[in-house]
Amino acid sequence: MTDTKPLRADARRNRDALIAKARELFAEGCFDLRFDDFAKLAGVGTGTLYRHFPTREALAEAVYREELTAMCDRARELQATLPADEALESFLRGFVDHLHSHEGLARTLATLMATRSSALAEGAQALGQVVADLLAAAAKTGTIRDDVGAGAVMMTLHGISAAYDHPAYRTDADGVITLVLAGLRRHSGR
Amino acid sequence: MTDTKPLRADARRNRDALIAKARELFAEGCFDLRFDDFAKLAGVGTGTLYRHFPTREALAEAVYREELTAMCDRARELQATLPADEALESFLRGFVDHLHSHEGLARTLATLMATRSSALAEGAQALGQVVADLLAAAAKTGTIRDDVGAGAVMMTLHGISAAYDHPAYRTDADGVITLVLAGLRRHSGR
DNA sequence: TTGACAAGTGGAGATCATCTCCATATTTTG
DNA sequence: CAAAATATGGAGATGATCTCCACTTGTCAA
Repeated sequence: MTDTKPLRADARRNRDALIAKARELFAEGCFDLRFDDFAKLAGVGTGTLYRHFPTREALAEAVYREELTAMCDRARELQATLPADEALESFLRGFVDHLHSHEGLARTLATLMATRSSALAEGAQALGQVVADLLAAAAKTGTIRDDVGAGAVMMTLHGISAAYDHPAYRTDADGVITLVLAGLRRHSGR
Repeated sequence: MTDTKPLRADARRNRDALIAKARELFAEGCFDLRFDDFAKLAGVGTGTLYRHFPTREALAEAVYREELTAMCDRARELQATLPADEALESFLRGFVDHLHSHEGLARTLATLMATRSSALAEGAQALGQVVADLLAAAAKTGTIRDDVGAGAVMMTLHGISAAYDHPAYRTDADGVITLVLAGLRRHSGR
């Protein structure tokens, strides 16, 4: 999928410096920095920045690729060790919890999910895949309904990500998960 | 709430021309037009455009104010004529249906809901109020749970609005509503 | 090692959308 | 009808984004 082109040594060094500086800045809340200044801060030229990361989102994705990967790994781990429905709940609750303490990730996810050019959203796609898997597994055991797709759940997660700066963020986000989980559950009647 | 300042005759004329042209352009899918060019198209100077609508969102809100009001009115009407839970379902289904055929409105809502400066989001706030009322009414009759606030539901609606251009939009959006409604419903067990 | 080719760099400056400013024009009011 | 209040338009300041290319650095075969 991701074709690994052998990057020249200095190129890799610059790329890493860029990502490191971005991570640092994001961590301290600087998201809207001028793109050019940002290059200067990382100690590279503007051209270099643009060559490595054509857009702000591309950079953000690179910064959070790891975290996203970690989340996906966690999902697979949960899926391997817990009953399907518990894995699902655990993952979704954890998702909110993680976003709550990582604004940068929330911002990034919101942007990636909204991005029309699907190419960039590789990270978001991975997340979608993981959710789809969790749902499919739970549906197979019959604990949740199978007439609502993963896309719907992703849509709610998008809503959650996009709301990172609302005052009642945590409460509402937890509420969304509660609704989704309850809505997915199969009930005796009907 | 909205203090009505008596606008000078020519001022009102220009303002209306601006809104009319914007509505027209939005209807044919031109959303990302240059703001300045847009003024020219409407036959007014740049300054005039900026005086009336300081931002793109302000203009969008003005254009869709009516539609948003209509939606809120419909909600109140439903609430007056249907059992609380049916009113809620009917409203939410209608919401998706309406967004589906009005991309501009969807875009606008997504932006308004995301807008940090709450001032602008007057239209979105009205929508929030209406949803809160519908929920409260249904909760009072005991047909839906009361431990999840309107904020959570709004968050899912935000997700729906933001996804206006996804390929499986309609299916997924409907799925979200299904989940939310099912999740809200009170069940015998538990 | 070295030469030659490929790969990457930096940053000045072109480009472009946004927004301000104010001399001028229009409307209202007394 | 004159003065005061209100609004106009669009040239140009501003400031961010992105391109371009002469130059540097790295790689690799001999």
